[in-house]
Amino acid sequence: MNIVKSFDAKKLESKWYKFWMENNYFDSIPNEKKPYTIVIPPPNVTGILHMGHMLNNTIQDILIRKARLQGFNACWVPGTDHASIATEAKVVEKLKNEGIDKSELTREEFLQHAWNWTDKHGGLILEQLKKLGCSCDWKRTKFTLDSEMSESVIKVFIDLFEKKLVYKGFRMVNWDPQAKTTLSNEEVIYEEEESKIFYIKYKILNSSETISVATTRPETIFGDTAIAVNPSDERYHKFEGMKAIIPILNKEIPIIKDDYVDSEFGTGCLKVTPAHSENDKIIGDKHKLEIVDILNDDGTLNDFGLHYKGLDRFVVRDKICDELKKIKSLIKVEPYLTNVGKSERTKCIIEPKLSEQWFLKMEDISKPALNAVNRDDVKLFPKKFKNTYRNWMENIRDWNISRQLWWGHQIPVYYFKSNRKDFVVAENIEKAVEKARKKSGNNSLEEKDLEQENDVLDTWFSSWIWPISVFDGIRNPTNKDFNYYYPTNDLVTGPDILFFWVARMIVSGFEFKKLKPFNSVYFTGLVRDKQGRKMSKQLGNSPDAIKLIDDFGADSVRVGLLLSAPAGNDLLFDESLCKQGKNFSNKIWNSYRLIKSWEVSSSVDQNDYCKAGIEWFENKFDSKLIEIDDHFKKYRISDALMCIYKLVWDDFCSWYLEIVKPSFGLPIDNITHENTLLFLEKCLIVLHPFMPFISEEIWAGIKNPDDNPLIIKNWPKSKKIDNTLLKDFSHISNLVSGIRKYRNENGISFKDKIELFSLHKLKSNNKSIVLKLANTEIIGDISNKDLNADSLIIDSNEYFINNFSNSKSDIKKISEDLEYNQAFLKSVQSKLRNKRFIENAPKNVVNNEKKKEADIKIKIKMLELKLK
RNA sequence: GGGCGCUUAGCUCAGUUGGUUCAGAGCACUUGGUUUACACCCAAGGGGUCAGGGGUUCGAAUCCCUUAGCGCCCACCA
Repeated sequence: MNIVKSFDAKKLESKWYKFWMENNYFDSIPNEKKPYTIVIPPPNVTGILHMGHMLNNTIQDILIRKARLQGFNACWVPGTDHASIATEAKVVEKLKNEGIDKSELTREEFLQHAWNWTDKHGGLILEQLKKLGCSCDWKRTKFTLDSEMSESVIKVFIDLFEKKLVYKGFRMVNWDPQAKTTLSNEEVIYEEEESKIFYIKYKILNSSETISVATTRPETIFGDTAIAVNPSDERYHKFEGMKAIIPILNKEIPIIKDDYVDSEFGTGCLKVTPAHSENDKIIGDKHKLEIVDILNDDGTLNDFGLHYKGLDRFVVRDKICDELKKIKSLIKVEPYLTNVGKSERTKCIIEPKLSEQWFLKMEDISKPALNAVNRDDVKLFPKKFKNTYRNWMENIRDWNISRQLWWGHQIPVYYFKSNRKDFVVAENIEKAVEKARKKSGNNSLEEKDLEQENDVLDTWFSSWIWPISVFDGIRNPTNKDFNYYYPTNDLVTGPDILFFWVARMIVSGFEFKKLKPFNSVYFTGLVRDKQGRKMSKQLGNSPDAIKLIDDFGADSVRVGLLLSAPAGNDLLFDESLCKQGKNFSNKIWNSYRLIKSWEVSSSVDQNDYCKAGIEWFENKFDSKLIEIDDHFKKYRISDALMCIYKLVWDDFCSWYLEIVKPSFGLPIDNITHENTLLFLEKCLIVLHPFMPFISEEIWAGIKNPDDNPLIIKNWPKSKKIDNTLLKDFSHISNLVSGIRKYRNENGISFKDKIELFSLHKLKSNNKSIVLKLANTEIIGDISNKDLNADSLIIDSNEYFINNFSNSKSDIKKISEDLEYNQAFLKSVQSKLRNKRFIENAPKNVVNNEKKKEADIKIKIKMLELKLK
């Protein structure tokens, strides 16, 4: 044999990837064909490939490769995201390790460092996707900070500003003291934590009495501007109009009444700190309380913190506790379970903080997007996310789009230096000057008189227009690419960014293009480890994606990931799944080796069993193809793979090839050989989206060099299926299995030929299959059977085998069988005697029941005869 | 606190409008196998009161109610 014993993934995968690239098979330009488009969820530019990416991108590649085989103009646009907070955090840390503090740098200097970092690490992840086999149109690769992409973002901001949808607001926002930026609600994760609740005593002015409050944050007493009680709480009526004195600070604050306060909670008294709690802010506004912000941007206390100035909020919490104890203001400390909000990126505990931010009004512009999903114009898979989506969209809040970072799209707002309250919004400084001159009527204004807003836009503010901007649909709305590819077909992403990204893309699609950005969204699950834990760096339970590919081969990893990943379900990943994928590759490879090893002869006649096998597999393949197409239609990619897996392994290898395979050393006839190659080809085509490398390699081994490569072949079409033929074969295969079992149980070697007697008529072609696979001759004349012959019941048909065993031992089994069938008959008959069943059930169901009755009766008769 | 979903074999999951012998698949497991493509394999087999309870129906894994357990999203009380 001239074919190597196993598929050399390492060597052949890079060979074929190079081949596809060199021949531009991934490229797409608009033509007369129908487009099929996917835009990649852009990974962080400096990120590295992890299991989630692998799953996600494998699915996209499967969809895009299948579309390509189906004759669509398939276009998969790759790219990366600048990921402002994540990337900036990495750069800041890197600089810190080099002894450089961000605050020592100018914006320009910092950005230079960030770009250097991006140039050095950026795009690695795209190279890793190539190893996985992703067939992206690399010539279209985009980066959210590319100049054209940035222009689109700015244009969109200006457009929204002019529509009066963007506004500046002084609001309570989530502050990340580590990254020193605000976060959107979506970027804050709440975690339950063991914490403490402190009971603190406040003196009452001009009284010997005291009032106490319960708080989890004693360090914020410096920001207290009132103590509130519930108006109906009689315990505190006596303090009406009085003032309390903040311990340590000795500042007088009013005691006020507000319905918000829960008398049952703590002491029933609430310290009001408007600068550091959303609800306290609301109370503060209502009662026109003073706002005292005691924190610096980095989470340390400012001047209001007195001798704690400059210390971190958590350090102060401990220290102030001691001091309060000393001055006898601390009553008690109790353990307390509380939800702590943390930054998704930096894991730092977030701080509610009042600050000036840019917001986007969401209510009106999100309506078309809500409707689109409601009426299934945009379909979500699995369906359950429709509810989640609706829930969020119906309660949508304004989107805080500004971030106090440098890495990103600087907000195109230009303030007048003379009066910072006034500003213009423009695409660049030149246009800003123009606008500023017009606005102020002062024609001598120059660039130096303006100052651009420091903040950048939220990362998602650039990716929410991704499906439009990658085709340049913002800057050039009439361009050919945009009109051809948009709306895109499918989006494949994780449910964790349903709100961050998916929902907002749908909003932007309708807002800017009056068109949805995609037809369907496929949500993958989270990749977890075998114990169901999330994969994380800390746990170290995440396998190295690239190492997996090196160890098992990309095809095997792809199959391993997909084997158990129905849409929306978390995937419990284990390396053994890749092993299963590898075993499958090996199986396919060996079927190829077998077929290639055959000696073909034109002088050999085609055997009956070959004819029968070919006829059967033709039909079998087509029936499976219908199933596969159906699974794809429903985005049941794992089911489609499993269907192909069984088609190749069971139907093609275990049945078909075993039927047609010539005995050792004998040649195979021409017709059978040709048909077998044809079947292998068809299998390779349906395999290709899942296992592109091995399928292409085998394809090359069985086709002429001038044939087209597999990647651009045509997906097969199913013909009309002969169901009777399939049913007959299913009987034959059950018979073969039955005989094998009989051999097993009775210790009869395959070499000993069995004679089977039956009145049931089988086609001679099918008989020849039984002879080949079970070394069993079927004789249609029951008169030759022994009196003691064993019986084999297959699909209600009885077959007899002479003399091979002491059939006495089977009596117990036969009587058990009889009992079972008698009981079964009883239940069927009682159903048929039920008048309401006969009246109400559909005819076919009743008929079926009648047929069952007849079948069982025959069976019982046979069994009874045998017992006599 | 509000909303959504899940519970089927040892594990991971299918099971469409209630009805074809409907209780399935893959993996794992057990037994047998030196049948020259493959031991990364072949063949055969054993596994489930469909979470518990109640109801509707001629008929329920499937529809309704209820109990228990699990998960997710949103909001968040000092």
